[in-house]
Amino acid sequence: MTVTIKNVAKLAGVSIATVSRVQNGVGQVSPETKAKVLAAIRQLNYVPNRIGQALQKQRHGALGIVFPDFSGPYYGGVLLGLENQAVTAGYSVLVLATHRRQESARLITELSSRVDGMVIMDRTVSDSTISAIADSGIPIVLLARSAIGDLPSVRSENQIPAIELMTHLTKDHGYRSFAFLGDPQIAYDVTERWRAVNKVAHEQNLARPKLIRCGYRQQDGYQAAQKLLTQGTLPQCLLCANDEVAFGVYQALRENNIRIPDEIAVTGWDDIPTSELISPPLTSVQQPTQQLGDLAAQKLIQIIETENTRLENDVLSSRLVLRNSCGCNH
Amino acid sequence: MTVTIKNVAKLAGVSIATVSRVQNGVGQVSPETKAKVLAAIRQLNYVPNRIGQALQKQRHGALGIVFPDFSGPYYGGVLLGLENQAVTAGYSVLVLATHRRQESARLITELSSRVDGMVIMDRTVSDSTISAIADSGIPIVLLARSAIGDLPSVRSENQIPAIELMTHLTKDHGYRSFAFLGDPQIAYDVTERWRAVNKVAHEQNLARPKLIRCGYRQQDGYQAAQKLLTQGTLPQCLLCANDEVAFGVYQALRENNIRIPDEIAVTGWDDIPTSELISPPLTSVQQPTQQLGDLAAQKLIQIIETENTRLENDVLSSRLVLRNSCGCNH
DNA sequence: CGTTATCCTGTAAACGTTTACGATACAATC
DNA sequence: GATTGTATCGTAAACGTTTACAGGATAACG
Repeated sequence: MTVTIKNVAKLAGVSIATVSRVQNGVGQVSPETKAKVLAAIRQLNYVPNRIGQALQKQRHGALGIVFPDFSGPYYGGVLLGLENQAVTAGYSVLVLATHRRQESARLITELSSRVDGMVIMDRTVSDSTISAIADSGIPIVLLARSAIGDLPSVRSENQIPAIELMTHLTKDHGYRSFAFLGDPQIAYDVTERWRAVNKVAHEQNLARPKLIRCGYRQQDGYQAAQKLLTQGTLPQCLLCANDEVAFGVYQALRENNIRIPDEIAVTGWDDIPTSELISPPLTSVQQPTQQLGDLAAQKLIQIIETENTRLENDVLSSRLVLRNSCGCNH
Repeated sequence: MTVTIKNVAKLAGVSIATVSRVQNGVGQVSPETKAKVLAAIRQLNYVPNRIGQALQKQRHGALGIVFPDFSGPYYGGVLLGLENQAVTAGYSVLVLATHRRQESARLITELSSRVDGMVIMDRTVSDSTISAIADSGIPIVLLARSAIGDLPSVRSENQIPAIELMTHLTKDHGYRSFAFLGDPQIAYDVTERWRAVNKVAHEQNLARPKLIRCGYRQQDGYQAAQKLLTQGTLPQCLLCANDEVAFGVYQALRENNIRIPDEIAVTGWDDIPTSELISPPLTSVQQPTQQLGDLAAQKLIQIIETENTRLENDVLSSRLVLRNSCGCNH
């Protein structure tokens, strides 16, 4: 059914070696045979089988990326950046979302046997699994994840903008009580932010911010806020793990006729496009999502192609964006 | 460096055939040798090379999906559904975004040589390229795309909700002049909606809706609305190709102090989570994005595994969601 | 004409699997 | 003891490619 190099060779009346040479433009081939082979290739619509090539070349020509899941603009941005770089460099992209599946380890290990290198995001799988894969020889770049051994990593800055944000909220607006909506155990970025928030609160002798554990979708934020509303007195400011959670919080507060920022302040993280538009505009922190994917791909490809395993950890800067939801006049 | 079946065989003191048998649990193998082999596998941390398997089995164990790009929750939902089904069925997922690249045809053809089947969305590549790939024998499912030959397809309903929407806007609210923001030449879904809109307008003896060509991101909607604002009298209602475009329109109208829906009505499409939350809440049409991915994957896998090329075209239903932005009291 | 260099092309091995087939050993049956 | 059957395991081919190597033809040179 499918046409192989043999079919082409037979049709052109040459050996498969010659077909391969023509196809790849290597070695010596006379103009006449070259023409014959090209004609045969065209006639049969031959495309080389990537598996055969991969087996021979010991290269898959593919990169893998492991997401915790795909929801939201953050992951979309990362994927976009990564895919773009990969395709430009001639690689295909395999995606895997772990979704907290039990079998994540198996799936990731399996994925590792069909790519030349992989980017692993966040808390998708245990450190030991990653180490095992790295030991087996395939390059790994960690993305928005805590360090493992000396594996290279890419992440965005969390601590500095989190401190900036908290300082702004306490110093400029005078808020003294906080709640944090998110799950520091799931995402590394959130862990860092949660730590920074606590640090500032402690330094300023505030009560420990209340942690409301929730997922990262709008719906999760909605539920978390509702839960918070049943728990008696509200804090002065709600720090949300990302903008979508903040949107859910908006929803719950609106339903309860609680005004932002007059009665309570809300902040997000990621600065997705809608945050500027929503009412009131959401104070957030801009992350270079696409650049994260870009950089991870570049780094990975560099390691694959130059075998340069120099351990570099890149941190991209994030920018605090103040808007009306924290009490500012923007 | 990487450990192959040979290494395992040597360590266990058996032939590679036996290792394969143990690994796959087929054929007869005595308990003792089985134990030896398993010990060796564990000790060396052996995972079978997918390429070797693929070459032998003549199956890649992978599905490809071609997007026009990744922006927005729509594509995220589709990918999520597709990936989930694929992984559950034991397939990996390769993604490719064409981004209107010149070389799309080459990239897609190349992709086709490393998957067992592929899902092709929208206007990502020419019909002839797709036909050529289909002719070469690999199964294809079209997603949200116009029909090609008798290739199976999956899409969501556009015409019915578009007519419903237009009927509502004209009959219930009495709007007589419209503009449509989007690009019917890019997305098939949008083509269908644009046609339906025109049909209703014509039936009701309205002026032909004005087409403002723009992309599908918030920013595109913003620019399109600004352009519209410089063109003299505004229509009574703006029909946006998706919710993100509508968000951009909101932004532009707000900057010009034009109130929605009092001075102008706005509608979107997709009903993304934020649309309920934004002010005013956006009238939109709910599409089952995840289900689209689900179904496409299921269909593709079925074709691959049963060679059943029965030509079915599935149309998932969409639901009109009326909110305040069109003038309703919701 | 003999030697050598150059150009072209074919042969065969290798990549890592799976699996049909055959070989061996041993038990069971007559 | 000869025959047959069964359980186990190894040999080798096959999948589609690339490429080192060798071989043959032709041209160049003495």
